[in-house]
Amino acid sequence: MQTSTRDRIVLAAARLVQRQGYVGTGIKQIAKEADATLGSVYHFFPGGKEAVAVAAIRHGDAEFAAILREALDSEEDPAAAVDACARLLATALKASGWRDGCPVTATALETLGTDSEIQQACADALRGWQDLVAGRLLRAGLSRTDARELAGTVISTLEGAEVTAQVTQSEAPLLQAGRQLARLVATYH
Amino acid sequence: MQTSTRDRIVLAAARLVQRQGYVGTGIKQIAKEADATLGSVYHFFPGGKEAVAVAAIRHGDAEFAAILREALDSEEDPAAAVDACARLLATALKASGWRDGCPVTATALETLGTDSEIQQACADALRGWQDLVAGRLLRAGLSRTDARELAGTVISTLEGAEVTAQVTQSEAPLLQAGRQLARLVATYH
DNA sequence: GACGGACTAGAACGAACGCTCTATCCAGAA
DNA sequence: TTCTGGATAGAGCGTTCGTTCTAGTCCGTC
Repeated sequence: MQTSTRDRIVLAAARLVQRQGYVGTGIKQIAKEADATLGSVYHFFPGGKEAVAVAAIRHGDAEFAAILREALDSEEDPAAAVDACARLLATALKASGWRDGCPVTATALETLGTDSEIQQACADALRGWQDLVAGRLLRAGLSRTDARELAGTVISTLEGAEVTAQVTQSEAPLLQAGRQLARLVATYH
Repeated sequence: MQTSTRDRIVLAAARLVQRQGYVGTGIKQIAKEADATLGSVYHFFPGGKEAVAVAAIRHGDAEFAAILREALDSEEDPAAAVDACARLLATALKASGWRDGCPVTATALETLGTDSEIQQACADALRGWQDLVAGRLLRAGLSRTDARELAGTVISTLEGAEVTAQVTQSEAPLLQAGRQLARLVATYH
């Protein structure tokens, strides 16, 4: 067995939660998808479903951050870099059959009123991604305030465009958003 | 009884689905919240939960469209108008205790793979809102292609910023997005 | 070879799910 | 008054939910 049972559970949970949300994903379904048993799930995650979800969100967070980092560093110009993010998301989303969107949005919305640890994990993810973009803009010469404000909008826009792309089953929203964000970033030079 | 039972069901369903998503909201909870009984719900909506959700989404769609229209017409300058939308959403969201976000996002994400009528209703809503913004930009003198492309990004950005605002429990993401969108719109003059 | 802890396995529980069903109510037509 | 059909009412169906629990397997250590 190459991957540990725990890892397989987290991986399966991350994928399922990303596609179906937190409420729509059952513990038993996670166990089945991970080729594990219910006993194993509760052995590794005594906190139950919520603990599994937190681990899944954290995994999705890290995975998405890596993608974002790579795209941001793929271009010299910061505007082109932001556009590259959007294009990368578009191709990845299309390749997954419009299924694998943002790994936290659905879960974040479903658990809004609960002030559970899941909420915190989602907020941490968003914050982390914003910091990545802000850092990239800072390196490009923007002021600290400009970088922070712009980075927040970049992440929000990508987030929203991804949802729109999934619902309409088209990469156009993401590609549009990329172009417009590039145009916006260019105004700060 | 001032409002009909059917209307109360749709209203309650819209509010609950907006806050908890489709999967997270039960038929019995809708009936209870609407001061109706299970029998009444199935009497007015023989299609069951899905039919109720479609009506709820359509209601939320119309409601949000009215708000959007009002905000778009509140300012002379198109950039200021877009910013007004963001500010209006921010105050409304804060007033609801960060609960009442976009009425379709959560449900749209949860029902992604199902190609049900719900999906269609969500797609229709997004499309309609984009058309509203595009129409406003057209009236401001933008070209048809510019208006359409920009409108898509405006809706996506507002969508994403609303989610971010809910998760972080802060109006900052929406206010930031409003400012940046206004800046972007201004580049088209 | 015996022991012990990490891990696997799945039956079983109470609660909640969407939905079906029968029974009842009541305003207006006959 | 009697009849009729839309509307109301909720018990109960089968299923699935998250969780708990007991039993069993595996394997390094003494």
